[in-house]
Amino acid sequence: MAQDKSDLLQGTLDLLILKTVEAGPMHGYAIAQRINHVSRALLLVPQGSLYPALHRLENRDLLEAEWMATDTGREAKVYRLTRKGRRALEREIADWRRLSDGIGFVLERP
Amino acid sequence: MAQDKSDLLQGTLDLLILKTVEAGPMHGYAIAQRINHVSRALLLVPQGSLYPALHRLENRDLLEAEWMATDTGREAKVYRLTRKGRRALEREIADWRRLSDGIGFVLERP
DNA sequence: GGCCATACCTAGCCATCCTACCTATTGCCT
DNA sequence: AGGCAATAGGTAGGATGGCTAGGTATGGCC
Repeated sequence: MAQDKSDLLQGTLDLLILKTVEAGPMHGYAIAQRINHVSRALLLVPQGSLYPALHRLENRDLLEAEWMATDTGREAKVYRLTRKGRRALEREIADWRRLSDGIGFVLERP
Repeated sequence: MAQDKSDLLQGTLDLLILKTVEAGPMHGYAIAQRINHVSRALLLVPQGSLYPALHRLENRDLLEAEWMATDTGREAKVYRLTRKGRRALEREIADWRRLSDGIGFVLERP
């Protein structure tokens, strides 16, 4: 069945996460909330996409994680960008611009 | 292995094809060429992505195909948008704008 | 003849995403 | 005290979709 697609993001999740973590170390749940908020609710990251993506990024050494106590007194896994992650973010941004511009040109056509 | 990603597009192929065929009935090979050209070579559609995508769109009744002789005297399978396809195109465009705007907001953040 | 561009196709791999679950804690409301 | 929502983390399994790499065939040009 063709699925809803009303929510989501395809292939751009890494970009969104890396860009969001760039703003400062943050735990997973907060990353998803921030993406939703900053995108003015246009983007919604389901948890079933979020956590696997974080693990992938960590495995690729683009993020590193540390368990920390948040200000609410709770434990959370806080992610921060590695140097490699920062480079990857730049690449992802460039790729996105290229894709986005390319599609823009196609859609501009009357 | 993390793959190259330098070429391509994800989930947006249907949109690109539908939009391109909207300009007028066209055969598969020409669709790929036109996408490449109109996008100013930012986008490249490999044949191994193109033809399966066309078949999917045809199966979903978003495109209909007919074998025809081209001006070069060769047989080619010419695709045209169905009414359903036109509606799907509008939806895809709206989805793209939403995604694109959402990511735009995230990337704007300093 | 040989080669390139055109034109179509498929198998099989791989990555990613999502739905649907599960666990646990904190704080609020009744 | 009980219940519930929000917070915070996670996994399994299926589905989709793109790509590489292969294949077929024709027309035009050198």
